[in-house]
Amino acid sequence: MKHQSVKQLLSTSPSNQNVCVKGWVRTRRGNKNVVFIAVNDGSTIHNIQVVADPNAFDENLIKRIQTGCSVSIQGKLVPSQGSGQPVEVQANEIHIYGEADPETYPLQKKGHSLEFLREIAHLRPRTNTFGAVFRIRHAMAFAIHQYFNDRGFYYLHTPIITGSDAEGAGAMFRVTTLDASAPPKKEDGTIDYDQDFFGRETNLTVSGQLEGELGALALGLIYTFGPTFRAENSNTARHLAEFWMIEPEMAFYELADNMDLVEDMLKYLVRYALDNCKDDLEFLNKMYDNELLQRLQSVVDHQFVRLPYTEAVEILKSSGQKFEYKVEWGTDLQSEHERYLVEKHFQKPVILFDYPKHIKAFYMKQNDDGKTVRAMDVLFPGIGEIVGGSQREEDYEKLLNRVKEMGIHEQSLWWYLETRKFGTVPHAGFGLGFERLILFITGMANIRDVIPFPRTPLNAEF
RNA sequence: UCCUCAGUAGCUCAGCUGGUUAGAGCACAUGACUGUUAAUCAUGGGGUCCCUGGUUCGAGCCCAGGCUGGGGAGCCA
Repeated sequence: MKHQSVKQLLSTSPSNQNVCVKGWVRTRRGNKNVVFIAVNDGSTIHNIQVVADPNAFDENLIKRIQTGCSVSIQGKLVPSQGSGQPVEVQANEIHIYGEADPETYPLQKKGHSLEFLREIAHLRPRTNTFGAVFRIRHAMAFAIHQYFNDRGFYYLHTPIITGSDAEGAGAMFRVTTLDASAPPKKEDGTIDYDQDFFGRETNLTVSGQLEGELGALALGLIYTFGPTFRAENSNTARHLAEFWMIEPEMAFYELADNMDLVEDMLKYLVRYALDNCKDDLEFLNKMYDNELLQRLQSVVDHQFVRLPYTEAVEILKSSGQKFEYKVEWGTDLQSEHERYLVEKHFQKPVILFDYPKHIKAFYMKQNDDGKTVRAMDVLFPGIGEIVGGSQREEDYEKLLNRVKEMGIHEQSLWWYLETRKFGTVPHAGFGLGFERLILFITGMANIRDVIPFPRTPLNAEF
């Protein structure tokens, strides 16, 4: 008999029809006359309740049905006599695929700390919390593609392995097939990458942006959505060595268009979660963060603040707030400053723009004041920077000067620079950290709890 | 990488001023219970007190070094 998902069964009207459910047992309880088995298959946060008459089954079989074991159960779908669920399955046949010895199975029917669950990343998807988070993660990935597709953007696959070391977005992981213990050397003693797989030094990408720009300058509107790697020794609840990033890039967009797009997109995604992930969000709201739903709704309901960096500095200086780090025009804002603006002063998302040029990347469009560039960062409550973006410098001479000023090897960027030589146009784009988005949507506090298998310094076990 | 806190039963934690045989709740096992909702009640088993070294008559507790984890900071998305 073909089985149905728990999600399907829970929304089916019961009429004693025969059904089959397959999944993992969450709890078993009962007495001599009746046994209740809560089964979950990951299709929804809710379990389906299976009711069995212990006298109709082998006593040993009932005993073996324990938390974590996998089962296939056939029975009748009936209205539930209890109050906790609309329907239940009256079991006729119970088959156990695999037992889970309660003495050694780490997930028991009790609360476990998120720290403990990180140590058993192979099993934590079976918990309510991680089931909810990963279902939401899926929904957000899907919604991102939907959002862009509906608006005429093309999904561009930019390379994971890159030969460009000039992106300036952080330390990189080397990709090589050379023998690490005895690499070939040149006469001067340095490693001879001519003999490596690509005949040059290569790394895992820290951003698809530069290639994304090449796509936008042909297809008009593109986005990337792929893995990104940073070899920084970052040990925080907001950083991963391997994470996923969404990077739209738009020809003929200026900074204001960029800000319009990012605000519209983030609101679309939050609304999508509220509309499509209700059960999972309600669970997270109840168990982890009582203000989650309210905070999500508030992002949808309010306009983001748009504030030039220079005005932000003035607000911070005249705030009367004591900061550990002094606020000074020309320095990058510290976490405490960003948090003050977002969580205290405005109490809603803030887009900061027009940053001092010397604290930003070489490719950002220079303003006429000679001091600032058309950069923007989107700051979210509790997360900090969730998006970083800018209008790009489309003037060949200005871009080249900036490359030289910042000591970047211009030869390795010849292809990027050529786009400004041939048919250059104003364009803009941004990078959205996917896991930071999921942090915000789920209310989770640690980025390691919103990606199935987190990669952080000293952690690549699973 | 820096600052800071922590590491005791499968999990979450308590353990007083350094003193005999290290405790609790949950989980687990056994039993009871006619419909439960992380069922309830009773009974029971369960310990490399993170590791190494030191101080002391005596260390879970004090000291040094290390390992691991949390929180904060930096780098950023």
